Parts: sequence; structure tokens; C-alpha cells
Amino acid sequence: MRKALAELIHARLAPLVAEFVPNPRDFFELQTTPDPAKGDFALNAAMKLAKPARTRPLDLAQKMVAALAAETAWFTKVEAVPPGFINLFLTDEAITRELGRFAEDAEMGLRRDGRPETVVVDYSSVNIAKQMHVGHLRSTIIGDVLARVLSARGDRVIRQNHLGDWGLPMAMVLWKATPLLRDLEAKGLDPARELSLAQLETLYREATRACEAQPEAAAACHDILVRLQNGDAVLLQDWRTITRLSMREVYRLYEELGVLLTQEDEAGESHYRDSLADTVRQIRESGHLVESRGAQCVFLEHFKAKDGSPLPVIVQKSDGGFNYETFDLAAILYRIHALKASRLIYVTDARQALHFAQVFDVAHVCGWTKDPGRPVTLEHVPFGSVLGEDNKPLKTRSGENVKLADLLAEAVERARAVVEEKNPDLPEETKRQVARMVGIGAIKYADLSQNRNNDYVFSFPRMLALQGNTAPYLQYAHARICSIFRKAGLPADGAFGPPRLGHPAERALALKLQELPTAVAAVAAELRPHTLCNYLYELATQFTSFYDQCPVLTCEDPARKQARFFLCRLTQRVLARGLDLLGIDAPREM
RNA sequence: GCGCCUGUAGCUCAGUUUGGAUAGAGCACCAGAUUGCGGAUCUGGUGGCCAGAGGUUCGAGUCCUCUCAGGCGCGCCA
Repeated sequence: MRKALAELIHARLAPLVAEFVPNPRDFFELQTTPDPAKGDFALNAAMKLAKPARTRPLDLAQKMVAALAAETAWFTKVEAVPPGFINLFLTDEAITRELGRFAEDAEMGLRRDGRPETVVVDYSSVNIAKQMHVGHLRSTIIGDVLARVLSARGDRVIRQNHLGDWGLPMAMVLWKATPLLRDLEAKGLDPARELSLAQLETLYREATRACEAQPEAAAACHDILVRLQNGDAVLLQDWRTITRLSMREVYRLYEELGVLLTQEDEAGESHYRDSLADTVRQIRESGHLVESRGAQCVFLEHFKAKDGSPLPVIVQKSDGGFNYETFDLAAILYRIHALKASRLIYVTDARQALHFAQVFDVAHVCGWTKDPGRPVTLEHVPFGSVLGEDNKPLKTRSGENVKLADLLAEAVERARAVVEEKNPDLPEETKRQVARMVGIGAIKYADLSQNRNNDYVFSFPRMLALQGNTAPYLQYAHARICSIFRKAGLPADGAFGPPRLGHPAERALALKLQELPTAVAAVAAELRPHTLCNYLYELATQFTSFYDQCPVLTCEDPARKQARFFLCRLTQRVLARGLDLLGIDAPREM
């Protein structure tokens, strides 16, 4: 609807101002009005254009109103009000006509204009031999939504899980694990069966302590790292065993979380092990490589160290090894050239902002982002930390990172208690499923519904609340609509309508439903999922308000009843689609 | 020291990128609706020097400058 309306307005109004501004379209953005008395949409173009057109805002607004007055199929009224707003009042026919089109589109208006883009979304980035903990939660959840949203818009999305699988931590695990693996082999046992991720993590912790205490342990680990990176066959085999064992448990959690990442999306540090030297060579060829204190560096403008001296980006350490800067730079080259991506998105916490600013800057000054014949944009999507009730980073009583598995289990358990209380008559199996959908949904939604810039305080009671902007509230609205159709004995995917508007609540709902594409487009542009959450919450409240005021099943007038079924059905579809874009299940009953 | 982020109702947060009309929600508090098509609801009310000060503008929560407070980061860990 917005698109059609925007086209009409541009066609009618652009000629009035074309001689004053090169790009009139930019000025005709439809705005929502502060209250219905000011119409359904508003334009502020007259105020912005009055100066270049050398006229008074209100005069220009009146000229624009006159140019739109003949469009009686669209508007019941178009008015100019001081200081120069133009208020547009839509006809019911225009709203229902556009609503019908919206409902017929299987894509629900989500497809973007223009050519699809190849987009890499880098998220989750788990470490091998470490269990997933709260620190992985936000990247995994937010990144997954961005991948879903961009994909729904028609872009070609390539997910990338940049595993931490090739650094010193990995060598430390190998140092402790290798004897264990030999031992198991001697007994003819399968390590993948005998060892758990938790055990690997214990080995890693032991190694960390040992390296801190004894220089010879640290030296041994360093030696293993060098041998691994040089391709030692036995170490490589063990490395593979540990990686698979570790990822097996990660995928269990992804599945429980409803995250799309699979083994195909794995491209960890090890993936770039053979291109690191070449990456440094390419930097050298671009003329930006400088040796400093024995390390190969790039010095960038605008980056200063603590003492004010120029801050280098070290791409090869003085011992000849590579660090994470090099891995990220190699990944950029891979994504641009092998994956043919034109938009690279990195979902990591805000503390890495400086790192990515530097890495991106290196890529830019080396000319990599303009070289491949298409412009490449690099975007860091930072987010704040997950805090406990004490406003400090969330930890267990003993100061450990909270395991993701424990967090999910508690959410499901608490959701189960709510289901038990509110709907004790549901069959056991349904209760179990609903508890999962609600518990996991609550965790994800609590994270997504907040502006990602800010830290947020993790609170089960708040995220599981049945009122307010929470997953359970949206899920309930969805389940309630499904129950309407169950009660009516109608298939939820039946054909209803045509739409017809009689009540203000129907009209408001009809307008709100059509805003889905706007909300999704905003997420794609700004990479902020909470915009979609806000929209869905507003839709759900709009629906319950409608449902309160407009009887559906008991409606006497058959045509009106059909029209209300139409609104219910479409609301259910939009809620389900919206939740799906957020990676959250929409239960049919709960 | 430098840089980034944050500061909006008692609490938790939208709104800030692209300046627009009277700054919005939820919780809490107060008052209503109702034997309810899922009350896990709806309607209304109380509550704001948008951290502070200057500036730009017809118009500033939004843009600019400075100050204050909190968080995070800043040479070979990832």
C-alpha cells in the first residue's frame, strides 16, 4: 500500500517542484500521523521544499493539495494545515483494495526492489572445545534474524560461522587431549563416543592454569600450535576429532534454539590457514605494509595508541605467526572473491568495534572493496552485553559463564509452569511442545526486542510476562486467532472475505497489517531486529482491541462476518510470518 | 590521555541514522467494562526541566559544541 501510494504521490507532486530540486522523491516520504484526526498519512514535503521553491510552506502545501484533490479513488480528503503539513485521508475502498492485494501476495510484500545482493552474515562464531554460554547468545540470535530477513527480502544470503578453531586455545586443548585420545585408541574406543564437550572444556581450563604457572607448559603448547599450523598429520587428525565432537553439541543447541546454521556454514580460522601468507602479500603489494618492532603492520590514520603514537594493525607477528586480524582480512578476501559477496555483515559484540573498524579500514585502503567490479560494503553490527540483575555481566554464583544449555532448560521449565497454570487441560505432549516454543521464544524475543546497542538485563520473569512486549503475548494473540477458526469449524487457511470496513477498529487493523513490509525493510536497512518486534507488538495490540470491539463468531451480518474472518486470518498470517522471521515458533494453541 | 557506546515516567524500554504536529508503550498505582467469540482481555487516568548548558533552525529527544555521570576499548590473546 505504501508503495502504491508513494508512486501516486510522486507522479502528481514531482512536476510541481521538479525545477527546484533534483530528486523530488526524497521529499515525499509518507509519514504516520500523530492521531487519526490528522488523517492516515501525512507529507511534510511542502515545509522542506518551500525554501528552494522560494515560496511559503502553506502556499506550496495548498498547491500540492490541489494536485491530489482529483484522486477520489484514494482520498476522501486532502488538507493543508499550518505550518505546512499535508494530511491524507484514505477511502475505505483504497484500504480494502490494497489489503486484498497484500493478502494475495505469497511473499507478503517483503521482496525488495532492485537487484538481489549477495550478503554474507557472519555470526555465532563459537569456539571449539568450549561450551556455548551467554556470550554467544546475542550474536547467534541477532545474526540468525538478519539472515532470515535479508533472505526473505530476496537477497542471496550466505551464513558464515567463523569458528575459533586454529589459535593458541586450540593448541592448549590438544596438548591435554592428545594423550587421552591415544589412550582411548589403545583400548579400541571411539573418542567421539567417550568424550564430551564438557570434558574438553575442563582440559582447556587445566591447560590455561598450567601455562600460567609453568613456562615449559606454555612452550609445549606453543610448539603444538606451530606443528599443527605446519600440518602435522597426527595433530591434524586429533584436531578434526575434537572439532567434530565439539560442534556436535553446538548443533544440538542450535537446533533447540531454532538457529539455521549448519556444518556447511562453518568457515573458521582454519579455513583460511593456507591464505594467510597470501593475504599479507596482497597488503604488501598495495604498498601499505610496514615493519615495526619486527612485526608486519599497517598504520592507519585516525587510530592512536594510549600514548598518542600511531597504532598499528599487526597482520603478522614478529615470530612469523598470524593473529586474528589476519584471519579476518583473509576472510574478507574470500568472501569478496570466492563467495562474490557485495555486503559483509559481522554480528559481534560492541567491544570488538575497534578491531573491525581497523580491519575494514585496511580492506578499504588496500582497495579490496572497490576492486572486484562491484562496490563492497563492510558492516559491523555491534551489540551490548547480557547483564544479570545486579547490572554486571551475567555470571553464575561461582563467577562462571552461564551455560547456554542451562539457560534454555530453565526458560523451558519456567514456561512449562506458566502453561500448567494457565491451561492445565492441554494434553501432555502439547504442553511439552508449547513450553519449548514459549521458553525459547521468550529468550530470543527478549534479546531481539531491545535496541541492540544497549546492554540488557536478563530476567526470566520479564521475558515470560504475559502482558507487554514479550514473546508469550504475541504467541497468545496468534493462538487465540487459531482458536477462532477451530471454534468456527473452519480451516485456518480457508478463503475469507472480501475485506470490508465498518468499524474504526477494523480500519485501524487493516492499515496496521499492511505495514509489515515497512517494518521488515527497516530491519534490512538498519540491521536492527527490534523494529520488527515493535511492529508485531503494535499489531497484536491492535488486533486484541479489534477483537474486543468487533464480534466475529457471533456476528449477525454474513458479509461482515466474512470480512472479519479475513482480518483474523491475515493477522494470524502476519504474526506467524513475523515471528518466523524472528526465528520464533507460533503455537496454534497454548 | 584518546576513542566508541549509553543517559527519556518510580522501574524496564521505544522514539535519535533521514529534525516535523500534543514525547509513546509495558510494569506498578488509581478508576471503569464484563457471566467474556481464549479475562493470558479491553477502555480511561495519575506520572516527563528527554542528564546539564550553549548553539543551528520556521521547528530539536533527534543536528553541532562543551560539561557531568556510567559502561567498554586502546602494539603482537581471540
